[in-house]
Amino acid sequence: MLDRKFIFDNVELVKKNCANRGVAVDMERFVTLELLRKEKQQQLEDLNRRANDVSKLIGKSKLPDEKQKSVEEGRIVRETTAVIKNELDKISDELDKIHRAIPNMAHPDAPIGADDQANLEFALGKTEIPKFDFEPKDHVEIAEKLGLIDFDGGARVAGAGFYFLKKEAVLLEIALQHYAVENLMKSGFTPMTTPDLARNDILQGTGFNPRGNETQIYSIENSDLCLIATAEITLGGLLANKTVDTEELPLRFCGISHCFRTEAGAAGRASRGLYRVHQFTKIEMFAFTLPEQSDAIHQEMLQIECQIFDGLGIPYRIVDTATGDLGGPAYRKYDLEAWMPGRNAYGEVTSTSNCTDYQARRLNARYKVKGEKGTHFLHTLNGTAIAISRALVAILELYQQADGSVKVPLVLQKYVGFDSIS
RNA sequence: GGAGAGGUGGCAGAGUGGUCUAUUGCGCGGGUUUGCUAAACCCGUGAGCUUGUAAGAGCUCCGCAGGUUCAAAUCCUGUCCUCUCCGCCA
Repeated sequence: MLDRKFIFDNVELVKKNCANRGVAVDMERFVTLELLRKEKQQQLEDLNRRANDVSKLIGKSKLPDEKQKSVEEGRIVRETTAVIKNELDKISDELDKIHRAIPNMAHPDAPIGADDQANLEFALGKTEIPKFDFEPKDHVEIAEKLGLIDFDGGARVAGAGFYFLKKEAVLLEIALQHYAVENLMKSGFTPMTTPDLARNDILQGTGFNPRGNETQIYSIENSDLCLIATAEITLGGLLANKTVDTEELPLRFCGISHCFRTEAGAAGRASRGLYRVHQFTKIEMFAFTLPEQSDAIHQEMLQIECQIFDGLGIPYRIVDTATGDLGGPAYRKYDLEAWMPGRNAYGEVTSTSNCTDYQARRLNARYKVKGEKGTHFLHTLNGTAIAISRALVAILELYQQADGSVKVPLVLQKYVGFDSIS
């Protein structure tokens, strides 16, 4: 969430930002409601003050008549309070709905545009796009020939979009995790395996909508738990309703979790095979920082992603995400898109966002400066180190050989113990 | 799954319906004394919101949500979490 006061004081700026991001928000209504809310709150405070005074009066009074009179007044104050409180609740509810729909402000340098067409490619990875002297196959075909993935089995057990990894693919998954975690630890990230489930309010705090028609989240019946879509949710929740001291910052975490996504309405050729699935394993970076640190750490996360994919010998481009394509909490977002010969196109493999204080405000995650009064909201950042399924797509398609075998990227060979799958 | 105990400020821990402000200790900040340090002593120390140029003033917060009452940390209901014991279990 944005600061309510900030919105109120910067209506035109926020309107412009919403327009850039393609989010429709009734700002006039917001202003009206905010004024009403203040008025009601003032009334309520006056009533509370009177109620306190009356209680004290009764507590001290010795004369029965006087006491009786005050009790009567107290009763009237209580009834009036209930009425005002009810009105205030209604106003607050509606205000809150609008408030939550307002996205984060965008970085002034983020490209402005309605959708991903406006995303700005601004750098390439170290690896060149390979030229094949044969017709490259897509990862589904490759995996099938080598017996690496069982899509039919996955569909039978859990439905379309689920799969079994088999044989060398399993070792590759483990190797990718090991490789990513090792890299992140070198950069000062604390590795954590996280719960694969989280409460509704933690989902909401991180900006995910756990229930409802448009949700991408699986929820557990008869409980307030959901399957997480990313470890960003659980790692962000770590500091929900907490205040940390300045000297502990920045906090860098490396989350290892499964990710579950309903991917409603995403079927089609472009999401074939492992590219868009309901469950995958992901190594995620997450950081809590001071406001003045977050831009630098965002760059740091991007660099780590580049290192990881350069290390794997995967060609990619870096994209600065356009305003209209940013998620609600993101202030700025960079994606790495790997070259995938099977699609003959780039496909997203990582994403790193600076969410500034937008998530922290909802989560109520704060920091305190020693010797100063009061607290402030942290900044939060997240970034994919490796999403296993997408990384496997890229590796299988890029490292395929004319004879149908697949070479193992050099950096993974020490973990898997072989250099080729055939 | 069953039984029990608990959740109060950074921490510990009192507080069974009204005594102007949630007692006290530790910790923390400042000061006094003092060759230095320590000890001792004194003063001050939670957060959020509203209002105000400011000094200040006011309201809210005792896990969370309801309820009873003129008045709730305290009584009632629900709920979440933590701990102990028992059972089951990879």
